[in-house]
Amino acid sequence: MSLSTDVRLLALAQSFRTTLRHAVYLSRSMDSDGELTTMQMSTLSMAAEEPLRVSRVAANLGIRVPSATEQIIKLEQAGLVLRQPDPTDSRAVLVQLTDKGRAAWEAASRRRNERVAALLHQLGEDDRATLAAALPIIEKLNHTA
Amino acid sequence: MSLSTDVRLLALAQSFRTTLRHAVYLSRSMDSDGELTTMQMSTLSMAAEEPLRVSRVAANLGIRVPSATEQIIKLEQAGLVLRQPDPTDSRAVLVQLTDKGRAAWEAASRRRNERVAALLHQLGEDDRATLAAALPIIEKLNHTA
DNA sequence: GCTCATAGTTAGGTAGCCTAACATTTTCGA
DNA sequence: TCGAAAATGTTAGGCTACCTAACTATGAGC
Repeated sequence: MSLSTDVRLLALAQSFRTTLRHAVYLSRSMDSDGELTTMQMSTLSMAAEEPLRVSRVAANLGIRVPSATEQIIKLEQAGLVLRQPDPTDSRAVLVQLTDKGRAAWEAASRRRNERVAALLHQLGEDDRATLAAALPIIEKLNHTA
Repeated sequence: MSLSTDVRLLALAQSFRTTLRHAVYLSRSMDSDGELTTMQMSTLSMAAEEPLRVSRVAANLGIRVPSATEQIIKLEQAGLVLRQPDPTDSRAVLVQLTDKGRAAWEAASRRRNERVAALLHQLGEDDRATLAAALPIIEKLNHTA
């Protein structure tokens, strides 16, 4: 990596980190009204796709398995998920959405999407196109990490 | 807002929220090695620009004033910031960086920038340009919220 | 079959956040 | 100008989410 490239990459990295931080504050302000926390939303999002193990929930949330167990038990007590033994491996536990959980997730997700959409509405069409193009690139970053 | 526009905006909003969530996990994995937490980094970043009040730290971090006081006192005990009365308003307290605090912030910031830069290095030039163009747009979102 | 690795839970402790109550200073209207 | 209300922080007490360590139970391999 040449020196001039390095400087440009570092500058972009810094901007990226700063913007990400600001976006997190924005995101947090949208979460702060509701019943479901960001972590709960994430957990339900994963389970909405397909039942998954406790260890995968922990890995995806970036927390340890005991912490994930704790949170999942709370979701279970709230009637939003079920914990059932994995038929293919009796050690494992599969977390899956209940109907109530799916409804709660969809409602919460819709509310948040509507708020973000209201912000996006204030952008120009060009800006939205640029933003849309950037999202898969950010996902790529995540994937190569 | 027309219905078709609404659907497109909602779809973009959902992608945006998902990508943001993933980016947060990425960011968190980079923070998890060091001595300074994300919140501490943010606080030092603000104070690095200019001394600021406890209430502004709280507002920028999205936490309450007592919580900010708590964190700032810890930073003070670590010798990274000073708390001094605002000369223009005796109720207020100005948080400012010590030399040690500035050095710690710069070092931590550099480490994180280098890691992100290494990821950016793996992107193509076009992707980097798109990403760079999107950052100010995301900031705009934040500003209009 | 014995050993070791894997999946989760339980137990106990820490840190960060909250609200409520308080002290101090500033602002502003009667 | 003086007293009430607002603004700025701090203190006190409690809650929640996270952690590590220790444990149970199941699967995998020599």
